[in-house]
Amino acid sequence: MGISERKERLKEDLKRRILDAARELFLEKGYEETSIRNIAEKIEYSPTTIYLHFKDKDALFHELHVEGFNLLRNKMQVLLSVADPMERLKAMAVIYVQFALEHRELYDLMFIMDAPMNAVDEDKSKWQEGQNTFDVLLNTIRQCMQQGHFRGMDPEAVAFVVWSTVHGMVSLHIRNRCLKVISECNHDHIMDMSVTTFNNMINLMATKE
Amino acid sequence: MGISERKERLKEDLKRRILDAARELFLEKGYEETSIRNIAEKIEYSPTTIYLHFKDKDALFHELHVEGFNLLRNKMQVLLSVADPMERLKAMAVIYVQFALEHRELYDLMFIMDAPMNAVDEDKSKWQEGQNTFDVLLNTIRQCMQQGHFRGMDPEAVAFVVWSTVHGMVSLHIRNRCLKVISECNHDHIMDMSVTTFNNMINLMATKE
DNA sequence: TTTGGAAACTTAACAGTGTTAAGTATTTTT
DNA sequence: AAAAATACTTAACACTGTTAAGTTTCCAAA
Repeated sequence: MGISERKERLKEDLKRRILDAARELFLEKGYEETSIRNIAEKIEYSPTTIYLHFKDKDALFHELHVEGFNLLRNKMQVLLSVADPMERLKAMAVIYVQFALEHRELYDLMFIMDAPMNAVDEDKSKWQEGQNTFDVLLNTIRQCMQQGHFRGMDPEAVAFVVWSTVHGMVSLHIRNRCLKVISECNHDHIMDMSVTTFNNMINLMATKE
Repeated sequence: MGISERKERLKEDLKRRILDAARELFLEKGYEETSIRNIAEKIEYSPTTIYLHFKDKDALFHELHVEGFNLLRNKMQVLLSVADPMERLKAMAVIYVQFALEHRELYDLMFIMDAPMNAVDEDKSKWQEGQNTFDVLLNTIRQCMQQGHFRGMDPEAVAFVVWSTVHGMVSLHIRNRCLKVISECNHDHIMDMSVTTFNNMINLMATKE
């Protein structure tokens, strides 16, 4: 019976259109300023229709946040060609920061905002995306350690500290905490310089002794 | 005429009571869940009275965020006794993370949330607090460099990277991004371990060569 | 002491929010 | 053709931040 399949397809279709509208509004106006009514208006349905496809606003934006992780994963793909784990680690930092600056709002949704995590709290398995992203980093760190780097340290802790450093840089930037703090006014330049500095620091730690 | 002074005092008094009520509600319910009407009810005034003392909700919370910076500055005071800049730097990291974990909501307000920065955007001089806090770190880094550490690096960039690292750790924690990511479930333990790891890394970079 | 005016405070409303219970079409199945 | 299930909407609830307009309180000059 292809008829119920067609119905299923139509349903999925509408869900997609809701997500498309939500993404578009979100990227240009932000989370708080994107209301269920706005989204509904854009797709020319009543607001309540949205609740037939998503539990609530947070669940809807959780879906967009998953999209973000897929995008990040794709960007990271190029790193497969970097054989040396230490070089790969440094390249990861560069790509991570690039991603955050190119997709500020998306990054915010993925790593800063509360909203999408409310949907996760109820079912912790829903943060597989974050888990996977972290594991890629963790594996690289482990390979670095096999080559003698970060001697005597806990790999998970090292991975967490490294992640924290790049996350810290971009989130301070995204959430406007480096206004006058740094003398250079060109914020992108700060990022460049800091990523470079971060990589220099990694190099200093790399000495196998 | 002491009469207008008394009036002034009463005015200041009410402002304090508004802030006290706001702080209390904020610390137990968070920013979004603390409404102007809630605060007004607590001090037994009409909601509009609050607008006679604060431009808007963001301006009110900006004041609390300044309080947070004063608290942090006090906590940092004990560092004056640490003469060696490298040791001071490591102690700063510990105190910073301690502060963030002890005052999650306040830290959120100071370094993560958008709200209080809206009040700053209009008058950038209003982020003196952030500026000052950063300068303390920057000075310490400069002293480290005078002793031969972080050779060849830009002091502002180093300070920013160091700040980013500790901020990154606590903000990932506060905003619930290390759910299953790290195998240990005791989150405070993660922090401990990571601060230690961070300090080990600093030590590795310290080698004057 | 009365009057005028400023200051302090409140009422009522605007325009919006997320969300849900109940109702109406529409389509499918019996 | 009647019954049941699906898709969708209306109307409402209980909130939100904020403001214009109105009221009360208080102090100073006539």
